[in-house]
Amino acid sequence: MNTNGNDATGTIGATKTSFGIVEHIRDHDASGVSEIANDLGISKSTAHNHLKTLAELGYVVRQGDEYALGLKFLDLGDHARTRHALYHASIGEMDDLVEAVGERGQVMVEENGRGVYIYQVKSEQGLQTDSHIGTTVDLHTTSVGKSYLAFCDEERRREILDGELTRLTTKTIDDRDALEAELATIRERGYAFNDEERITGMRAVGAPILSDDETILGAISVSGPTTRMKGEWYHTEVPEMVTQAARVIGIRATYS
Amino acid sequence: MNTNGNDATGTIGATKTSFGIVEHIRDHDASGVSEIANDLGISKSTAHNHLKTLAELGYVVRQGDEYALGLKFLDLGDHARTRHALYHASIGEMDDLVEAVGERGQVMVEENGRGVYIYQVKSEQGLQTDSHIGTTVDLHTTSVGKSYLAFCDEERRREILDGELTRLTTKTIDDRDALEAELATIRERGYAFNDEERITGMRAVGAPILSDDETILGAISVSGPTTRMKGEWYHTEVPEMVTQAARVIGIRATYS
DNA sequence: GCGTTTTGTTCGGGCAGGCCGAACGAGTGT
DNA sequence: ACACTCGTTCGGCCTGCCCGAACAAAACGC
Repeated sequence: MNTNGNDATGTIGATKTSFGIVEHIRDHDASGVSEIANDLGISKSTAHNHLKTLAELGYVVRQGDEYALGLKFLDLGDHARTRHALYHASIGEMDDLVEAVGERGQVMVEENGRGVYIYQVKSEQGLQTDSHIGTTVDLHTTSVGKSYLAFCDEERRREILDGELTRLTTKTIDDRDALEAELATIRERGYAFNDEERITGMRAVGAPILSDDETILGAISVSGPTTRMKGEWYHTEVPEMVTQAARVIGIRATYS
Repeated sequence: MNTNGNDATGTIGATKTSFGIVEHIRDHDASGVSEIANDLGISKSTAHNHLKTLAELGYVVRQGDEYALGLKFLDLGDHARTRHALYHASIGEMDDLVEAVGERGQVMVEENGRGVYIYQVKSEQGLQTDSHIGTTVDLHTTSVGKSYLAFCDEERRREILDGELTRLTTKTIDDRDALEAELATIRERGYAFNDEERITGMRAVGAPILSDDETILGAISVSGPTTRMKGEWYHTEVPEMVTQAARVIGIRATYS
């Protein structure tokens, strides 16, 4: 009766429920035993045992009658992104870029067919964040993602894009052929625009990060509201700054 | 039938090994199946099943014949620290403090009796060394930790300090009474020094972050080499800047 | 080139241990 | 004081975790 998710053979059910609990806590900031048991469809005692184990390991912490995520995940997350050469290479350069442009900047890598932001620099005009560090996005809906798709292996691109292209706004490119055409122009000129394709009212300029003219490491972008991202500045000056920064970061990433 | 004397009853073994594997990968940057099985004392097939599960969940990623940490941990880690009001409150203010002082700054909270850095600002003189985000330290060996101990509940302090005081350098305060005396002076003047008590050649100035004169949220500090951290500037000017910043952060943390 | 020794992977069987349901105890609110 | 819900504990069934052995395949040594 209890088919724990997929019937993938040779897979550990207890681990799945443990991480299910962790994700439940993440999505609710803090959760209690009964709430978790109800939402995940497990018994209270099972939820209790998992939480006890996770607390003992230090991955969740009790506060009163609720459990919250422990900071051991912060350590794991830091190691996960430290692994990417792109992270170290982009730190200083991105700050300079954001200061020059005056809009928010972010660094993305691909994982499991989705884009993940591993670094973000907020600009002076403190627009509140909808995309934190670690957020995953559909590649075809962002300037970083399109930059990545335009410059990665053809077979890899096919793997990623074989599913449906989800549509987030009226301007999202959800047609496969139109996307390929867009990627071709991006590949030609070396950078990508995003004109309200993910969030209405937001534009962005992105560029890929290439290590030694072959392998792609990720992509960077700067993004801001349409009220400020416009005109000649948006169409030529910003792309110039972004591609220049991307070049520098690519060089720094190769030698380290 | 539980003749096992440990109070580890009602605890999930599979979860423990899964996280053991994750931590092994963290400590080795990337690991293979056999290596993990050997080091953790489990069979190859078990390690394989755990890795398969973790990969399916997206918490580890394959690269060739090895596994590395997935960026889903980055998301979890970000949520773990976003939970702390101190994180948001200190972001802008710490950058200003670091720029004014010219040395590296960090923000710490306590978890499970140890200090965890949740934010860090590097200074212009850039050598980044040993303490990343998420690093845990012994409270009695740092200026942030001593600031925390000086201003937290007495019973909490007793819980934390009941064990041995590990000695990291020749100047580490490893005597309980001496530490209590030090904490008293810190409590009186409102800030703490660290004179090579954790790392030889490094000094620091720390101050607690109090929300509404009662509860302590954590602590902040600036740290640098003894060659630069010295004289009247180190003993009076820096503490003034640090405590001032701590006050501002404490106020910002209460109203948010 | 052929052994040899790795690697990762798959396959059954056995028994520990994860999961559940029910009962307990501690709060909280009415 | 009652009723409700919380977290926790306790037995027991039986699943599914763990292991060891066997298999595929790539990386050595000579």
